[in-house]
Amino acid sequence: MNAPAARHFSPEDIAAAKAWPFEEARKLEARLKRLGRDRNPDDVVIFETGYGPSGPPHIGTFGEVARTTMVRRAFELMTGRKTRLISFSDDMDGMRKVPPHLPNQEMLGRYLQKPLTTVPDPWGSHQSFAHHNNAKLRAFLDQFGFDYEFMSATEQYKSGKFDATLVRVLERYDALMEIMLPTLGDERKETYSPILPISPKTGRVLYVPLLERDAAKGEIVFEDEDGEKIRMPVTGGAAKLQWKADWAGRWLALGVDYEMAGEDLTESVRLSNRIVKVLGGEPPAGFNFQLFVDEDGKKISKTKGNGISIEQWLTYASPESLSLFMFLNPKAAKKLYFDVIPKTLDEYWQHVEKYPSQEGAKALDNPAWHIHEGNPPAAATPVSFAMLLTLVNAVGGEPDVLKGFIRKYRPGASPEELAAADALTQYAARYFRDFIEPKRQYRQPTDQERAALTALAARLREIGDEAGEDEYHTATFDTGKAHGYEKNLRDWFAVIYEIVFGQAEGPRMGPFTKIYGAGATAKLIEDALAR
RNA sequence: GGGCCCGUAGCUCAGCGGUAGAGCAUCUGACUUUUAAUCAGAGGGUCGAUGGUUCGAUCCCAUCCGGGCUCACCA
Repeated sequence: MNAPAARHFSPEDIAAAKAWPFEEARKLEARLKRLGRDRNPDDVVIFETGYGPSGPPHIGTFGEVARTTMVRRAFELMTGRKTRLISFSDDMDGMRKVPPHLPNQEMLGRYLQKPLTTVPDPWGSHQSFAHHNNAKLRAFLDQFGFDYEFMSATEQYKSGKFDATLVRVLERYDALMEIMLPTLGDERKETYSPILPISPKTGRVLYVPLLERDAAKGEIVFEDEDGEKIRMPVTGGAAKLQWKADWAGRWLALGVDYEMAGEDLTESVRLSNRIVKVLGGEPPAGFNFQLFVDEDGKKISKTKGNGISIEQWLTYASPESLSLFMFLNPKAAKKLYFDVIPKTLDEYWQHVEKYPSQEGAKALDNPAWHIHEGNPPAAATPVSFAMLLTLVNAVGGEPDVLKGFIRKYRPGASPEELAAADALTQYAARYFRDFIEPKRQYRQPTDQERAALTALAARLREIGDEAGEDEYHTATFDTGKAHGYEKNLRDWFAVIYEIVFGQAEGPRMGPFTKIYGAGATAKLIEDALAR
């Protein structure tokens, strides 16, 4: 990534920037001002994203971190303040059910309701199931170069970081229950507690009512699974907060200033906002982004397997293109299906290409600025992915052949541009392998066609590999003319494409032969005739 | 049904009070040794609908229509 030095922007430029990360940054700035935090500019501003370690990181995880980072960088540019991004793993949550498709199902079944950090790793490579997934999360985020600090709920609870907040919840118990109870079903109303003790006997996270509370001592009394009444402190990891209260408590304990969440959590955010106020804190700034939907506008669900996965996206396009997808209108439900990938990839490069010619707020509104955290690359690809797909359609997915074409068509391209284009060839090659090759249909030649193609192959061999592309092209035409196509050369080419390439259309034969090699092209033809 | 969000050219989106924009796609022309590419140009929108505020609304307000999420438990 030979990105140029970050460009300088004036306060006027920044004030005029309208891209949504700047709007969000302004909301955050207003929040800090409201709290008087603008008077302590050395105060570090905290951004947070959440992660549930009962499963691997996925495209939503990427989206949340990518988008939060976009707001973070916009905020830094706007205020010059220091920031941190915490990636918080809810690894103390009880395992509600055994995730399907995992090894050691029976073993996992014995650990239901226990904190994920105490469930053994079903793959046996890490300290616990949660540790395994936490490691996956970190590798996942590192792979994209995100700047973040990983934080484990278990470690935080055990370290005492949440102690004051837990005690605070006991102190404000009634006010908190007043918020929560109306939102609960009748059955849950009876047993609800914002604090979940962890059974000292079984290690399970208990969803039981609190029989007694002593805020002064920081203690609670509850009934353990065997019916015994237990009195114990809430601090030091002996208990944890339940969802919503947990979120609110975390904001308070960690001083979170900004966190976004999916639209499905709109109500949870509202409630958690009320709770954090009751606890004496202030809700973070943020907004609810829309979920992704599939081609038919249906919600993407992992079990249904509709939509596409992050692995699929990265098979056919770059991480930067996925970032662009995340940048685009996060408040509208985005259709996430295969067809958007090539298009998004090309749009990404168009934005990169445009960036150097843009100034001030225009540049700040360019998605490339946000995708690259203020430092878009200087060089863009000189050939579009769409064009490469066309080429791949014609000449197959050989990266070296594709690279040859790129150099042929863009003789003036700089090394940086060529590098950008070359990176696209691997995606094009996979696209070819998965979507084009399986659909190829090679037509059988007629006797006349066979004679013409045989003659063409012989002629190409005769010319050899050292001739110019014009000579190959002329030879192709001459052969066609000599075999009855002088009046309709278009048909001659159709013959070549349908029989040799298995496609209705194909490459310009002269340049193709030059790049692919006359002998190799001849062999291609002969192989087709032998099919 | 209540709440929240979205609805601007075929597609993806920008514009957010002053007689509609971009990219891609489409079409036309140039080149013609096909296709692609390249260059030049064009078409395409009653800005979801209807009312209201305003000298003036895509932009503000109301209602409606369409789509998404959410309203037992869990996170």
